[in-house]
Amino acid sequence: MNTPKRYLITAALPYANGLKHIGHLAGAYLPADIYVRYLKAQKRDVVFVCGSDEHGTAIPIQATKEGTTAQAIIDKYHPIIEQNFKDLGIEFDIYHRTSDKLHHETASEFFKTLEGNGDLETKTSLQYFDEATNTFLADRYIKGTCPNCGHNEAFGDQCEKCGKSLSPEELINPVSTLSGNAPIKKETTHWYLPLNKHEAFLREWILNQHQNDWRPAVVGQCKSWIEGGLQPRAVTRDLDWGVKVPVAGGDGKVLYVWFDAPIGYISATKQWAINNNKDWQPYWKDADTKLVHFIGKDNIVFHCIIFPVMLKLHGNILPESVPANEFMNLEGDKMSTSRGWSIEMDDYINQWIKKENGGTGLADSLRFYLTSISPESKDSEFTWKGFQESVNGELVSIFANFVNRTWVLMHKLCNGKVPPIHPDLLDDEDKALLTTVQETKDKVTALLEQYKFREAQFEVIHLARIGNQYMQKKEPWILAKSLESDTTAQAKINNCMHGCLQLCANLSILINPFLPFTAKRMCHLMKVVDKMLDWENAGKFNLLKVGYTLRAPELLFRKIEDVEIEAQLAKLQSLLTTKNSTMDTATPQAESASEEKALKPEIVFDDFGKIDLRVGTILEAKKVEKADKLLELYVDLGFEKRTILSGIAMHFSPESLVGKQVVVVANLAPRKMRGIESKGMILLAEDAQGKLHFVQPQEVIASGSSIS
RNA sequence: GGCGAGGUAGCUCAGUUGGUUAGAGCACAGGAUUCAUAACCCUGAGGUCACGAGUUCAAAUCUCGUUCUCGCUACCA
Repeated sequence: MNTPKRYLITAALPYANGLKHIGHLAGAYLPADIYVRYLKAQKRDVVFVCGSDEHGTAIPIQATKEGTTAQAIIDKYHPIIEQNFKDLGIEFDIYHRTSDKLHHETASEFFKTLEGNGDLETKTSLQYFDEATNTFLADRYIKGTCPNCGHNEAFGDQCEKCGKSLSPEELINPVSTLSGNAPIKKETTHWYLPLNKHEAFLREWILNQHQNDWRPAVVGQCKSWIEGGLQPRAVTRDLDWGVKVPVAGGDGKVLYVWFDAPIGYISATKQWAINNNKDWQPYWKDADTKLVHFIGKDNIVFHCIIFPVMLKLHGNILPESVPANEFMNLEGDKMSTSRGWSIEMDDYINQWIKKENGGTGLADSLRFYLTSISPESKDSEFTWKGFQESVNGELVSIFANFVNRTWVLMHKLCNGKVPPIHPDLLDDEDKALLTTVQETKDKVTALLEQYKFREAQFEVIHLARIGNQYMQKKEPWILAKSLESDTTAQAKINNCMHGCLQLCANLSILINPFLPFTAKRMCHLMKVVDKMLDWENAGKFNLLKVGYTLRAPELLFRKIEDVEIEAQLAKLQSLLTTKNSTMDTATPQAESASEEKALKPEIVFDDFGKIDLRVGTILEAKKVEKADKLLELYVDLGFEKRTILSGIAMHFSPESLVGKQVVVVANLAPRKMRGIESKGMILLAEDAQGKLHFVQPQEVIASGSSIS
């Protein structure tokens, strides 16, 4: 394989509206960091960029809610997230931010270039507009009832409760969050990126050129988009938080956050170049640069479809690979910040690394476990028990124990110095050790080049296991008992310990990308400079000079105690049991949920009088074909029988509904769904668990009875 | 419903273009050992490769169907 001249590695920009959890860490930042550390050990020319994504509508909304400003929010989270990464050994060359002036200039230039080349289209459409505040309403500024789960505080782009992506038009009873009024529709003009014009390019580039070297899930996801028919995507919004649209007609508009965020990789590179007196341009323009995006699977479409189209139009290079990870679950359930079901990096740092018995070893312990369960090919699951077993059973017992027993024996049997080799007494096992190290190096190298970090780390641990086996066979502690009777005993001990020590030196090099703090501590034990960690040194057995005095043994890691694991589990458990009472106040999003329960605007009696509510009896019920959520009900209203569709198939089986009495909005305008006309609507109440209950009379009464 | 990714030992996962007896780690059982953080080392037990057909001399691997999980998408008055 040709070695690229330089590398540009990106990790998804974290959204600066809150803390990030270990799922994010395992998904993008940790693998990226491992890859970069490996490349740097190979002395490759590499820049690792990341930064805060600080635009989008969620941030100003959150600001309004918390009674502060958008600027204050990003200024709060940007440094915390940056520090969290540092504490976990994620070492970016630059951690930039999209609110920076340099980014605004870069994104503006990018947009202007595309616009100037005629690569963007404009389209005028009707959008929600708040007359009271005289502003167009971005998705996040509109709330209403979620059509999916019935949650009545869903946003225009997404329902926080069920996680469903929405468009504002889908919301039931939309309300402006600025004024509380119902918005009107008004014409506005926006710029669009016509993805449909680039289908041939995408098809060729992804489905032909990369169908084998990209992960199946990534290619599959792209294929799904391409086959599904690409649509033009709006790249601007009516909002005043973000990068201003820099062309005529752009007043009051900003670049849509997904358009401006990936450009953040470019502006971050520029800032890095300024800081280091380098030229940024080759990194984004020269064909001999290898660009790699590390992301989670939720970001595939942006990094494989949209951003590449933007890059191509703008004359930049395309990513060589996008090794997207799947998701990491936690103790049997999806991680979710809003539900509190997650382990935030900040929490882990405070509860483990920064405790008295903590330290950077625990940063590496987390890195180790997360890599060992890295969701590279399918969703994986973080469990505290697994964390404990993995750390205690492999990291401590195999790896650290080998280093420790080597050090202890070396001090006991070799005066704390690197012993000399006695070539005449070297046997096959001694020689095989060197070969094994070289083979392991080759394996690890190949695996890292293929982004198979889980397996690569396993190989390094396996090498330590081989060290244990080697020592067990040689039994230097037994030889030590026969020093007087066997004149070759000391020489044999020396050979064994020399091999073990050189193996430790090799282990420190190979483990360095994964566990950088540990590698540094091993250098300290060996009294060597960090330069020894250069990848080219792996496979050599002369890294520690004969006669060199090494430091006294120190434990690299501590074990994870049962009580600590129980405490963490108890914390999650308490979340489960108190969820219903605390959920509404646990997080800012949830706070908005309680707010959402606020009453709708007052109506007069006449408004109510327009609604004709009737008691109905369900005569038949069946699933609507080709729809997951729809049930087709045949309801007796006394004066007539009619078909009503209801999106409750996930909650009730059709058989269980026959004979049930329900309350029907009888004079609702008919609506066609899935080809079937629905005449009315059935009322349901939702409890705190999200379970649906029919509203019905206490006793069975005549169908058609009116309700008032 | 459409599309995508998965289903291999109790658990976490490998299995490249179809080729002896389907592998590894953890956990479990037995043994050995004491230099080491009750760590290490050896041995063992364990799987109808989701299910059913088909192609083939030969299928975990290719084809078709069924089923379950996850994601995207449609459906939600």
